[in-house]
Amino acid sequence: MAAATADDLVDQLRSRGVRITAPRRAVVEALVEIGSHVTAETLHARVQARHPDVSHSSIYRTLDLLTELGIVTHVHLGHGPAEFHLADDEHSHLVCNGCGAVLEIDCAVTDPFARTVVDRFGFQLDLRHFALTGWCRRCRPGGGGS
Amino acid sequence: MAAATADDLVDQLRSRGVRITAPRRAVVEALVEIGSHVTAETLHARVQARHPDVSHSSIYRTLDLLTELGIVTHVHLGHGPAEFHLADDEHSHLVCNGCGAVLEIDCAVTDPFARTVVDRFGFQLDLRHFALTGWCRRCRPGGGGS
DNA sequence: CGCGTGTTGGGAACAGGTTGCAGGTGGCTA
DNA sequence: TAGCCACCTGCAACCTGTTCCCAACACGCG
Repeated sequence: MAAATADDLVDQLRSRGVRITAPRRAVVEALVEIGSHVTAETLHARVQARHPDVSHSSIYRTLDLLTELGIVTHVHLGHGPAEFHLADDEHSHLVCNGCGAVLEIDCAVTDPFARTVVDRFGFQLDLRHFALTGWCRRCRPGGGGS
Repeated sequence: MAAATADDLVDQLRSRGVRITAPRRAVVEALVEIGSHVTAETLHARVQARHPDVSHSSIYRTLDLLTELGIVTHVHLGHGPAEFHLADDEHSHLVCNGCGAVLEIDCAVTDPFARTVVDRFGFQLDLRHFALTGWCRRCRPGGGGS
């Protein structure tokens, strides 16, 4: 299946004609190790732990490249920086405005809504790229909070 | 309903103990005139047309104040700057990743989905604060756009 | 009208992200 | 195995959107 190792991904890059460099390999490895969302900054720190010379431009450029190739996507979880992750996992995010908790929800939950929107407005939602914000059980006004 | 005039709003502010200053009045007037979303920058330009001395800090501070008082809200329409508007209008936004078009959709459309989410996850969505992104009829892949 | 406190303008700081450039390097070719 | 060059890199400057700081100002109570 597609839960690729770093080597798999590097091979995939090479076979698509992408030049393999130390920064690129390091970014791919870090993304695979982390396995879920990371901000560019965190990823940078992680990469620098082993490759101190890798600059943040390279992080961004590599993430761009991987995004173009469909290997990586990013999601905006509210007001903070974008979070990047490997593109093999299709879900949306619920982010609590109160405590910042992130819930992942499967597309099965959102599909009927997306279908309604495309039927009524001809608009194809992409609910994976921006999180849906709101209030979790604990932080919800009148939902058990103070 | 509350489609207030600028004077109404200023009175409301005064009665809530808010000091009325030229920048504040100007911001309120501009928001009422514009009547829909504006970015802080556009609002600043609009205000400066009549009050050239109003600084951008005052724009942001006043918007903050009005937000705290529930008179103004802002929405994030994708990657750009936040858009501010008077809080008397409850709808969500669909923003096309392709052409940037903005559709407004009534809460009636999103309510069933919000109900599903709150039932299944205890999470109370606020679909008004972040736009829903995707692809409009024309830009939709395979949707007729060239 | 005088005063005190909240507000202002201006600019600097900040955060996240992008870009230009000069030099370095992967990997094709022989 | 070496040579070459297009592509890639690190660095630093830049950009946008927003917040912060501070001395001077002015709203509005009395």
